[in-house]
Amino acid sequence: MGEAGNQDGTVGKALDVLDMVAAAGKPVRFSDLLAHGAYPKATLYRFLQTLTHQGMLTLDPDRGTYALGVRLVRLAHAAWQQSSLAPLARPHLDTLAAQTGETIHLAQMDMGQVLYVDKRNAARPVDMFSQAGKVGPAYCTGVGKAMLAYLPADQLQTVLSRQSFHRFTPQTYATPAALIAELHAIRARGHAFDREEHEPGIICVAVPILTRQGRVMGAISLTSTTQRTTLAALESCADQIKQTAGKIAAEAESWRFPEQNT
Amino acid sequence: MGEAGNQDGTVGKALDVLDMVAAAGKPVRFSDLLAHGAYPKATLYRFLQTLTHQGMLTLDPDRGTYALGVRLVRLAHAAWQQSSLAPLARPHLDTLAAQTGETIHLAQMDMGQVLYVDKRNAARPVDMFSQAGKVGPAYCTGVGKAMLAYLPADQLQTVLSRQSFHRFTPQTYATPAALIAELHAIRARGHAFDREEHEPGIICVAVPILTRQGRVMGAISLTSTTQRTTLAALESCADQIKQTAGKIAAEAESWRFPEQNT
DNA sequence: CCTGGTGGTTCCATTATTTGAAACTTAGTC
DNA sequence: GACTAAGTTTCAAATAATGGAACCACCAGG
Repeated sequence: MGEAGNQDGTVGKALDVLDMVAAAGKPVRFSDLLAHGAYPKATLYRFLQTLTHQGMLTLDPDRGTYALGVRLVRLAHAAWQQSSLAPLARPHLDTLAAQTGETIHLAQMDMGQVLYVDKRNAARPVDMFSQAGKVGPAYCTGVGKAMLAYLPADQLQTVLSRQSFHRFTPQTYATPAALIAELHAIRARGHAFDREEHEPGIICVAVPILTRQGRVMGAISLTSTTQRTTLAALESCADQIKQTAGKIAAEAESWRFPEQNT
Repeated sequence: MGEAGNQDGTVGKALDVLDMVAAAGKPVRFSDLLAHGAYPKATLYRFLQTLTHQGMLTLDPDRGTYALGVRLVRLAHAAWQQSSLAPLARPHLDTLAAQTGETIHLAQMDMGQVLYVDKRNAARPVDMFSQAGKVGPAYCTGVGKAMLAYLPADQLQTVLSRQSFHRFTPQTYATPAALIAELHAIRARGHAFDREEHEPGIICVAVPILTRQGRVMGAISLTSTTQRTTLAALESCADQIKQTAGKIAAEAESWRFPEQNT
């Protein structure tokens, strides 16, 4: 969650301001940001000036409000293309979606959270930008747990220590201890479940995407509802998903892929 | 002059590095960036460290290459939602696409360039992320000229001065003078054409999206090919597009107003 | 017309940060 | 083992960030 813990230099602070604007979710006034108490008036003001001048923010002159700038969209396009698994995985996900008829998620890890970088809805093809880019908790989603299970111990530690646990549903693993036990089970099994741990009625099977050295690159999940199907039925697709994950990993490896930071 | 040339403070330089990585289009080594000659070794090194630590870049430890980080995707999602017209315009574009059966582009201005924030292809639905976020030249696209035509004189001046003109096709307006004449015509007419100025065989009609005060927010275009239709036929849709643009503008305006809550 | 208040902008001496040449450390190569 | 390229660290000097305070513009009441 939102605790400021980061600080490297001026750049870090500026990016912090960006996050503040992003977190607001709507255009914000200067004074709104000032109220956060993160930075003194003049300092914040200069950051906003700079960021606006750089196109990372846009200032609505009529209202005097700041919003995230379009330059970010441009950068994101490049980011999505070059540093996410999505473009590579796309055809494989299409196949998987066609075979199973269920919703597919492709996720990666970002600062200990799950970041969805692609989504395929077998029923109706879906708006990308409105879905990709979403973040969610790691400890109570299929993809999140699948990735956590294969994280090196030290990284897992830091991620968990920064995580605050919230019991979304009765099934949520709401303590580190319970979660760690579950992670062992996942590792043994090779795939993770979401047993309505995040949203009632929503279940999924998830599989990590790993490099040959065992580094976590991302995860795929097959999601459905308790009304449509059961966990057991979903699990029957597990091997299929694993195969897909394997193909993606192999392809990524041959094109050589970047590490992600926790 | 012709080069990038902007610089405000440390933050600006850091963002510059981001752009360098983005421009490369693929993971780059330290030395590749160093070769750009933009910054001395140690300085560049520190920037990369900071940006990586911030999650704006990711470092592939095996290869030693940097790529844009997933944090950008997350920020962009927010940017797209709160500062682009796309989410708002979406239903209107759908309607327009259904009515006309042609490809629709929604674009905004970014640093003097056209940035496509949404695209609707009536024929075959298209992957968003792979399209949205793309940039193109302003002076030889329908949306670009539609926006330029309604820009205040001083802004137009700076945009044009930073622009280097390239004659993509025989129809391209390749000098500021010729372009400015065209812009007057567009203003008089209320809509812009693309007469195969960017790509042979591609034509379009474009309309700006303006606030009530006449500020440019973006533009919509209806695109087709010379094989499928003619400019005259496309122009017959101009009023329809203008109506759509009007609706979007009105909605954007009222959406920005709800600010009564504390 | 004045007065108090709010929201935003600018100044400027102080201070901390950035800077970058050069030295250093690996990791290859011949 | 000497030579080179690529990446990392150091450190004094230069520069840019900082933030308290003053300032401006606008508005609402008195």
